[in-house]
Amino acid sequence: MATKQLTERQRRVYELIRELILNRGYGPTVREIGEAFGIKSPNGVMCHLRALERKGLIRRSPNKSRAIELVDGGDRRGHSLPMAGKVAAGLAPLAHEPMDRVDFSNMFCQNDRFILQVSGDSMIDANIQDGDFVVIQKQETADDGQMVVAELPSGESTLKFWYPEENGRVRLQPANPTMEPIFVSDARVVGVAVGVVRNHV
Amino acid sequence: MATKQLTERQRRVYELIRELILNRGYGPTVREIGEAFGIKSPNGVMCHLRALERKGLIRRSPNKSRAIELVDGGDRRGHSLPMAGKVAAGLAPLAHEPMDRVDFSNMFCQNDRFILQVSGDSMIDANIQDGDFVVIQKQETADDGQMVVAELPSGESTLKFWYPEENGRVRLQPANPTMEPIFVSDARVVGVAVGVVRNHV
DNA sequence: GCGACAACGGTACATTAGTATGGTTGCGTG
DNA sequence: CACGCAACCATACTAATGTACCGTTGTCGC
Repeated sequence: MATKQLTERQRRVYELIRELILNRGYGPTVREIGEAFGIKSPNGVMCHLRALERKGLIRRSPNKSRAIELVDGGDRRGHSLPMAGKVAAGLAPLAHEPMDRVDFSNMFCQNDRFILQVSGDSMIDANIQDGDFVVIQKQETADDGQMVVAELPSGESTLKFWYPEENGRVRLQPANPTMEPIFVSDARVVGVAVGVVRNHV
Repeated sequence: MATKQLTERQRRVYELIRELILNRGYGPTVREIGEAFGIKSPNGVMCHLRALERKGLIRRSPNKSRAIELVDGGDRRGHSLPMAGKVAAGLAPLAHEPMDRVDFSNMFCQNDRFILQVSGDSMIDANIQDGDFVVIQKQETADDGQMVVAELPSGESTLKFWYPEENGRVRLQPANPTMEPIFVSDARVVGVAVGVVRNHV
């Protein structure tokens, strides 16, 4: 949703409402909004709320306090963050004001997915480092070269690239020049890697 | 959290509050709760709310309507994924049944954070590749060696490691052997990188 | 210059809604 | 059996809150 015909002021008001509902758990009152923006008259705020409702961003119930709903459900309630632009290898100016939002809902909101924490550097050349969390989509098959979690006959599992070979065997290829691939004839795909999350600090 | 010492009635009240906050977007009033359970006196509900607050499940602000916060953030569905264990460089058995959950709420649910998409390979040795999303915590200062978004006097911004030097200047160090550090005397820290999200497929 | 509109200030009013006080009932425990 | 406690009713008070009405200012396009 490309934050359409909103004025700058309206956008800021919407952002505040959204932020409070999502992070605090309950929305602001008319006067709270006014305070936040230095608007001294409740009517000044009402004006904005009417605009936001007219433009389809919020929904309200008459005569009920704090009864502001975000029509888009708040972009899946916190699964998104404002996007300030790209940082290039070189240099790029940073967008400060008008922001789209990046939404990771589809990454997390699936019930056939799970997380694996990676230990070790076997996938370092795929830029997956020790401690990273890999999001795995459960599935039985994989395409050539996909990163998969494979289960070996021994019952052990490993995160590797999946390369089926002519002879019916599979090459499980780590992304680390110091490590050798594993060749197995009876490996099972548990799932494929669809995302990586790293969380320092 | 094992829904501890709650009475059946309190549990139901909590469930209602939770459901309304999460699905409707704003919580109930004291009298709304009463209506839902056939409690005709506001005080009957107040009793439950006090109990829930005393037991640490909700938080309230005095004299504010609908000001009920869920202390656990409502266990925001989707912010967590089941954790199946670790995959080692070597091999490790995969946990199939009893799973913890990994929760990324604290990564996303902060209002002073934003996303930058990285283009280029300047931070490739930090295992951040082209297209990755970096979660930035807004702040004005940074410690030695932290990964920061720095703004240069020219107005351009860049993602680099932050190394202040004796002479008052700062070395902005890329994580790529083919690239040279930038030395500036007047760079500003926009924020520090606290997370990375990669989303293929 | 005129009308439309965003974006307010000011004020007033009627609910809405949180809170306090005082009492009742039923259950379980020492 | 007294006591504590959960779970209420009834009522009253007051602050918080949504809303309506009337103006004002500045910008923008025609």
